[in-house]
Amino acid sequence: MSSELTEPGTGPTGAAPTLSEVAKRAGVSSITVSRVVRMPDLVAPETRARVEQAMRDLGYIPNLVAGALASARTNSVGVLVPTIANSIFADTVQGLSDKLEPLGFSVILAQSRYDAAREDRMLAALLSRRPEAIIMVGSPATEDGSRLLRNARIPIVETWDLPANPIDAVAGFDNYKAGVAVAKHLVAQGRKQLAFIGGDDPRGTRRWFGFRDEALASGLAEPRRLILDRKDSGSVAAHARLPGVDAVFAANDAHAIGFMSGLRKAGVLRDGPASAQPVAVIGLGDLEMGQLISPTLSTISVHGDAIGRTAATLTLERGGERRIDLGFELVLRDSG
Amino acid sequence: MSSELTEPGTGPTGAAPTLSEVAKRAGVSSITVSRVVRMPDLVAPETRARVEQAMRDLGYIPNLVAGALASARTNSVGVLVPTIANSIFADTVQGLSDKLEPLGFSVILAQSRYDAAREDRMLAALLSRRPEAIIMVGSPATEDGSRLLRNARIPIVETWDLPANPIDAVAGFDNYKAGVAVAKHLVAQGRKQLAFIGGDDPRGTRRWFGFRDEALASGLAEPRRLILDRKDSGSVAAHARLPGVDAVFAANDAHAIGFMSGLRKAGVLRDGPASAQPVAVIGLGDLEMGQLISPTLSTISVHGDAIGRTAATLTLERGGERRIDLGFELVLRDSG
DNA sequence: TCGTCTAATGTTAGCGCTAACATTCAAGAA
DNA sequence: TTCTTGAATGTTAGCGCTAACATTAGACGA
Repeated sequence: MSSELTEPGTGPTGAAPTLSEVAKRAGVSSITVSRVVRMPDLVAPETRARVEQAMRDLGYIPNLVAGALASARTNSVGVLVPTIANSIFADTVQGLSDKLEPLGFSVILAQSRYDAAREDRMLAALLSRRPEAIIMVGSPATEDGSRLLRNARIPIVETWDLPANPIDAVAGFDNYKAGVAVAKHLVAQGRKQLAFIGGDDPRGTRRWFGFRDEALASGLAEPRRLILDRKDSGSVAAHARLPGVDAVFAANDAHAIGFMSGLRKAGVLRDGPASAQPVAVIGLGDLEMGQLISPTLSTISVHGDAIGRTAATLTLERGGERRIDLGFELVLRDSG
Repeated sequence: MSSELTEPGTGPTGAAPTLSEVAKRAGVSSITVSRVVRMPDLVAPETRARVEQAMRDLGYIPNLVAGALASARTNSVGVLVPTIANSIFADTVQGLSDKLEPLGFSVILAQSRYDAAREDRMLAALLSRRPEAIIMVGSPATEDGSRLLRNARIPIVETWDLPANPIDAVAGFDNYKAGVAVAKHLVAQGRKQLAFIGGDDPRGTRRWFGFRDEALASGLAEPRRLILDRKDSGSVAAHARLPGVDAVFAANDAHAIGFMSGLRKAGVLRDGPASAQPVAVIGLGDLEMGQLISPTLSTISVHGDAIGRTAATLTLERGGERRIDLGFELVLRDSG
């Protein structure tokens, strides 16, 4: 405190102070300062106090870049998502980051924007920062991407799905079964004309297959499939393109809510329970919003944050089960 | 390709290959390999081809940790948000990351969870990775945090607000004026009993002040203020706690929609236009969802992704205007 | 008394890369 | 012919830190 007032170095005086400047000021060797930062128990209390004072005086902030190079540990994890502006993946990022940040790990975030080439570039960019693990939504879209990860020799966690041949670890759920569950439910409800709306990304497609297969197995006609652009809230207009349909599975809640909005405009939305709905709608994701609208949205609930937390755990523990099925839950409300 | 088959090193053969291993294989010095990676134009085409082949053979991935230490450039930006599982900030992160990733910058993401102590810890953690700039939502909550950033001698961008004494650059809008605009509109609509629901974070509070001051200046009684827990969709129940209120400004769209859901349950929500609503509701954020529900949500529209893009630009260009007001827009729909 | 042990601190070398400064050589200028 | 120039490549030193291995001194038992 006193020396803070008498000494330069507190304010913005040129370059950031280094370990050895702190060491000089405290009258110790740099390794001792390093120990104060990383293993304070190994340093005698008086020495430690002197070093800590010097660090405060100089406003020392350890340089983890140098530390990482020297120790071959970056304390960082690379995270690759299709997009972060999608609450469904944002929950996962929040979950894993809540788990990793207290442990001193930083999250390096990258977005593929559902673009295979960009995904490969981002994977390479992430790897060049030498993260200690990579967590990604889905699986690499290309063989190149796969090879990159396989050769990286660090824990890799694929999420939001249960790939047949995972690179390493998996935290997700069975998208095919989710589609099956929805179709089963709609069939049991007596629906006859099913349709699926959503993107054609790998996970959405897997949901579609499950949905279609189950519908066919139940003796229904093959459901219609409407591929919507992402960000396309054109799901509002989807109803017009699905004449005669009496049940819709939307690959995510946003599409489901948009579709319901279209139904409302068309006057085919009731305030009553599912049985009263001319067109049943089931979403996926269980956005909070789904409970707030009317009729409340039936949906496949998936715990995005649990996926994130589980993925984080899988990066930390190398032993044990590497394939965690977090499951899903069909939450029935009023929309279908 | 051919040598890929004949040589070890392609597969997971021990440690990651280094520059000098590539150099040895290509028969050049390591600096030449480094040049092939960073300034290929300086290298003769034949040499370059040889080096590129060697890199491919070995599966070389540059080590940016070492590169950063040597060059004092990390090509990374630290990003601090209260939470990422909130579409409003997720848009901003997406915007800035879309701008930065193509330029070779990585985003290091940290969450403060609206906790001042955690914010300070995360700021220190970010700075220890020596990012070339920091972008944060809001301003540091503590003097310590401020000092940390001020001493870092890198571009700092505060967003989502227009602080009076910014550390460096700013990309945001005037939260106070947003509150004023909403109050003005409600007053013009003839509303008498105003209320504000939302969190008590700095930006929410600024909105509240603008809202209150304008209401008072218009001769109305002081509006009620209901402070809601974040994640609290208890906004559903808020109506019961606001007897007699005929207009509500919700600090964000999620709260607004939750509140409207409560109104619906209470039977005080009409399908008609704003003038028909017993209780007007105005949100903030302009979530896509707001247009999909019924009645459609009136809101203060803020371009979260533009804030992100602008913030990114401010980290890259050191000259020019450092205080960008992106403004907001009162979007009137049916809810108020 | 001597060796042995432990706690506290120090010395050395090097992580993988790049900045800054050589060096080499061929082509053109004077 | 000799000098100059520029394109291509190399050499050297060091970024800030930590792993691994000393070293020192005091405590303690035999």
